[in-house]
Amino acid sequence: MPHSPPPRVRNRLSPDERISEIMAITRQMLSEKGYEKIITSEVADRCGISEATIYKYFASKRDLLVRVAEQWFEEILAVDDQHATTTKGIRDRLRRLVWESLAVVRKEPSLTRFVLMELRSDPSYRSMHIYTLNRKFTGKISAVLNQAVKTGEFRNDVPVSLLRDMIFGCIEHQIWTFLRGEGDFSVDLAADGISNVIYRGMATTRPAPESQNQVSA
Amino acid sequence: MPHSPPPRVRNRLSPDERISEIMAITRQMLSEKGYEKIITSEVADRCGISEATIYKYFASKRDLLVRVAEQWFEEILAVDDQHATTTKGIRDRLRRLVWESLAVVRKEPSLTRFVLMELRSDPSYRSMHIYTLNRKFTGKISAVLNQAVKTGEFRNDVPVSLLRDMIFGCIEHQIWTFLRGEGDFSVDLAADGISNVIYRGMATTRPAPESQNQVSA
Amino acid sequence: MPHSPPPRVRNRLSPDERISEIMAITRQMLSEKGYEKIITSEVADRCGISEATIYKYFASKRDLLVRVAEQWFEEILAVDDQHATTTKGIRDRLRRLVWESLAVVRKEPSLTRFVLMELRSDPSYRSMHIYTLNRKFTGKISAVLNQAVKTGEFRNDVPVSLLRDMIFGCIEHQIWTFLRGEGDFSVDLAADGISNVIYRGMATTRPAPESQNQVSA
Amino acid sequence: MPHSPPPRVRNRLSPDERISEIMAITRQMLSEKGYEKIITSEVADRCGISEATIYKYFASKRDLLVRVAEQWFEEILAVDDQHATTTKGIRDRLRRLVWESLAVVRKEPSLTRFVLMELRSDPSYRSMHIYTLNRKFTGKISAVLNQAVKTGEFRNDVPVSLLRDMIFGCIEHQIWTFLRGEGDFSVDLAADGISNVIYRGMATTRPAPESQNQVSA
DNA sequence: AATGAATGAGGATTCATTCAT
DNA sequence: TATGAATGAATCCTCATTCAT
Repeated sequence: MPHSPPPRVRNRLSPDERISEIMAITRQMLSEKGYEKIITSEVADRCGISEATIYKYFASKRDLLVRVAEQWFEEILAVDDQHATTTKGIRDRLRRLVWESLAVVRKEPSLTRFVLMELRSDPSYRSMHIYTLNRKFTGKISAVLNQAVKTGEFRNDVPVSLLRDMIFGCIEHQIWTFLRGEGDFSVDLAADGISNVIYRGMATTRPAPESQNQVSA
Repeated sequence: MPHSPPPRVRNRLSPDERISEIMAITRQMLSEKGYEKIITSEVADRCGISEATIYKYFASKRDLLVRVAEQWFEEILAVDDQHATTTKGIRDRLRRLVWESLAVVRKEPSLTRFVLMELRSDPSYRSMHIYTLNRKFTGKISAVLNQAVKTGEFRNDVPVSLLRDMIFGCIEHQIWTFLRGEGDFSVDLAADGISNVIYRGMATTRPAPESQNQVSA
Repeated sequence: MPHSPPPRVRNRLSPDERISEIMAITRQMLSEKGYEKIITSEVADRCGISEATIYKYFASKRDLLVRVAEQWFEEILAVDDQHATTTKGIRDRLRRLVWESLAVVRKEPSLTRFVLMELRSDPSYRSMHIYTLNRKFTGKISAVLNQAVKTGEFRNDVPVSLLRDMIFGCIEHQIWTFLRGEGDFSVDLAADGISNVIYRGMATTRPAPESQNQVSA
Repeated sequence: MPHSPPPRVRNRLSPDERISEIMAITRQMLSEKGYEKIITSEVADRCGISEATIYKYFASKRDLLVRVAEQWFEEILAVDDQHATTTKGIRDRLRRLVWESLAVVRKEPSLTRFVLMELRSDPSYRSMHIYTLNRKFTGKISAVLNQAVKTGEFRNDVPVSLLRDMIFGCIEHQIWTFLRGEGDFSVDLAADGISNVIYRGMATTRPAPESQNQVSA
């Protein structure tokens, strides 16, 4: 509707640069709203390009979103692998993984949403690349939990899938409460709380008294 | 040539019946898709009426959805109150409440979604009737948890809000996994698992060995 | 949308009473808004009857409006005729007619509008009963003006149709300004002003100094 | 079977041209019907474009109409200003202004209607650009009349607002009569008639006998 | 490589009108 | 006689997508 659109700048990027830019903007917008509320014209506007250019590089809006999600997951996994082997002990590894999940999901809650709600219900989801990526991501937590059960450090009276859902479900709820502006939340405190409850609730032996990770009052 | 439109039988119902029918259909559709994906013309089609009829009884699509959500909450609370006083002991009350939440949310997961995601972000949410209903619902769990902390039966090193999110977040995740057809889930097992983990993870004293509520293997 | 419509009262009127009531309500609504903004359901509501009943007595919304307009004109003419012969002298008769037009149009400005804007542009307008009525109404002013010209009391350098439009156009403008709440207006003052300007502007001889009908300052 | 839709020629125009075209068509339609009767789809059809294209350039139907009205007023004022200073004397300036109003309003009577009836009743009217434009327009006549009263050339026994309404009301009536095809009208004759009646009806001194501006018989 | 104009296919909402009871 | 339920036909507006340049 504006009479004179702002003059185009930064024209003529290489395809790779252009694709990166579009995905970056889209990712940011996904942090702000859900899939349905993302509008291609706004993506184009924010990139300073025309809508048509988006369709030069992406087959559809959905395709764009899927690729954004994949990229995101790949980043997560990359970061995650750096610390994978440095942390020892079930409890610490649990806390570390929860912490990382919280941190990463906090940065991109709508992306989580998109993957969890939109993509997973897609009939062809299981054959999508992102399916593998997502399994890898949540699989890490499951792996730790499974190992704990196998070594006897955890009881076996609660399914691992339930524990995993307590963790990720809690993370999401925290995120959304936070997003609605109904109070801040600390990644540290939440990671401590979740891992403590899970660990203490599942451990077979009394752990040594914990000195750190206490809520002050 | 398009098939001649299905001969609409002038289907006269009393307002109450019609309203009930519309709400029932909408409720069912809400189980299948989110708010954005619900289309008034489809609601009308499924009811075998015209769109205009919907607007005879509901001011807007949003109004319809809100009323569906309210009705749902009222049902929950009604059921819930029946057992409110019969159960004693923190652990049992926790399990009972989790069980009821699971049962009820399982029946209408998208409704939960709608309330949690769409309505809660509405600026006027806090002045809506459903706000009160929702608080009453989640408040029950919070009340039990708070009491446990106050009496010293629970530690105080984890915020109650985090515990509540673990419970409801887990419930939601279970639901969605179930909805996507990735496996059934037992309300009983999940209720046991959640309440056990929370209770054991938070209890200050070692409870007596529990004989019931075990997962066999 | 109301769940329980206010219980119907005053049922079972005779056709004539019912028709009168519907027309009265419609007339009142025409005073408030224009033709397009009149909604049959609101007419029915205000009458405390159902929309269907309206269609028992009137073929269409337009038919209803036309009959309201006719009724209105007939009333005007009836009142008007009472004074027709009692007033003597061009100037006084002019003032009297302008005064009456103002008074009557002020009471029903939207009706004027409806007749002037909606009906007159109807292709079949000239064959409608209201056409005759309307001509009779405006014709009175024209008659006085024509007579004044014929007797030489008025110049003949300005078409009577123009004078008539100055009068009725002014009346309408006054009405609308008033309706928009941009200030009250006095039927007396306006009638004096209009008739004075017209008379003085058209009279061939200097009239005797006027003692009455002066604006104080 | 319905005729296959006219093969829409992909008709590319520059934004300015397209906007001009849409406004021109709309303006013409406004000459034929009122605001309520203007239908976006018809505007689109007449332009040979789709409705969506209209909304590319105008935020809403109302926005379109307002901009048409503004454009129109600006044209009026531009023309008007050319002669503003050249004419001397109350009587001649009055005639000139009335003449211009007639000429301009005659070209776009429905636009006048739209501004007078629709926009003026808008709560935010006073803050709209067109409000200023409109005031400028009608203000010119008021200014001349006020000055005449102040200098004593006019009596002060009739409110200027009433005179202004006689002028504009008469203009509108003439226009509408003309539009309804009930006879042509001459801008010259009408301007002479109106200004003569007003002037002679209000002047304090007998003006010198006028030789020009007479209706021949 | 990039785009700007243009659009098809809906989507929510409104309202005069009908008809079985 | 009266009506309550129901609706068809618009009406404004939105947005992902296309294609000639």
